[in-house]
Amino acid sequence: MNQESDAERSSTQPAPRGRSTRQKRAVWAALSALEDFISAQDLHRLLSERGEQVSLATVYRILQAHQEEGSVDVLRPDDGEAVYRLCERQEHHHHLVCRSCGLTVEFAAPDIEAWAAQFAAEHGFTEQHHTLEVFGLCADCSA
Amino acid sequence: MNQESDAERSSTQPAPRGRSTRQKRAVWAALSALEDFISAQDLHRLLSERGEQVSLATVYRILQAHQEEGSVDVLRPDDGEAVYRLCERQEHHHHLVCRSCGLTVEFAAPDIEAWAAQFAAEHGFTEQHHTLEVFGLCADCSA
DNA sequence: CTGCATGCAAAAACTTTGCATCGCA
DNA sequence: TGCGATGCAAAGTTTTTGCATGCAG
Repeated sequence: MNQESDAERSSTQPAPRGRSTRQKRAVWAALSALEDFISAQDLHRLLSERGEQVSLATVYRILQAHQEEGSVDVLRPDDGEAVYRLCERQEHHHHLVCRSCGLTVEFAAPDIEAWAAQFAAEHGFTEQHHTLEVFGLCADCSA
Repeated sequence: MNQESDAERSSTQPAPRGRSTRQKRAVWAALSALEDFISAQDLHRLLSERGEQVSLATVYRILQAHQEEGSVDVLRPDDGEAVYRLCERQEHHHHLVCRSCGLTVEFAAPDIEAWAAQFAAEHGFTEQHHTLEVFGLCADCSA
């Protein structure tokens, strides 16, 4: 799967405005247990298999709320399904993903962050953000 | 720093596979005349207004074909509509996109290319490729 | 002629929304 | 108890697909 699951995420408050409900806790718990991105549909499926009853509409509503408050990142792959991932903080990090087995390495790239910020600024852009994902075949799958 | 279009792309054939049809030529011509990204829906609307009769399904089919052969870039903004644009360079390149007005700056980032390749290699990954898109508000939209 | 490409419309896939009900606070 | 949260299903969007017909080669 992956290499470094960390603890201490449960300490982070979901910080959602509004009430604490079973559904919100279930979604948050599921996201916390995941290292990688997951689509709303898959998350709903995962919860169902686990016995957590949360309607698909609610999964969307909760994810949308998190997105608006910035506690999750949203990525839109080319296949049409938006995927969500817990945003541990404002730090930015990226992924190196094996497109065969899914092995994922998370990494930070300060140089690139800085470069992107400067490049955007040079062109008069503000409120810059960016996405960087690296794909390939991992050592095992390359063999 | 660079975003200029280079020559040497006229050699690329619009639609290598399949027959040359009025619809394919119309789509290709429309794309060629555009500087920025356009969605399939908007492209269809544009063609219709111009009097070019091309069904929406066919626009999708043609764009999909171009996408597969790499002659157009596809971007998926967060609002759910995929946007397409002629790929000016077959080389790897990225985009700086204004998320308000859509102004796009195409750029190459050799340093990042090299960094990504090396990073992937260090982790045993092969056949590396990556995506990097920078978003923000352009000077005009920032005002 | 032959068969790929197109048009049309229905279907699919994903996400949002209206409304009645439920359950935190 | 009150009002936000949820469930359900229907609506909305964007994109794909089945099938008969049309046109390029």
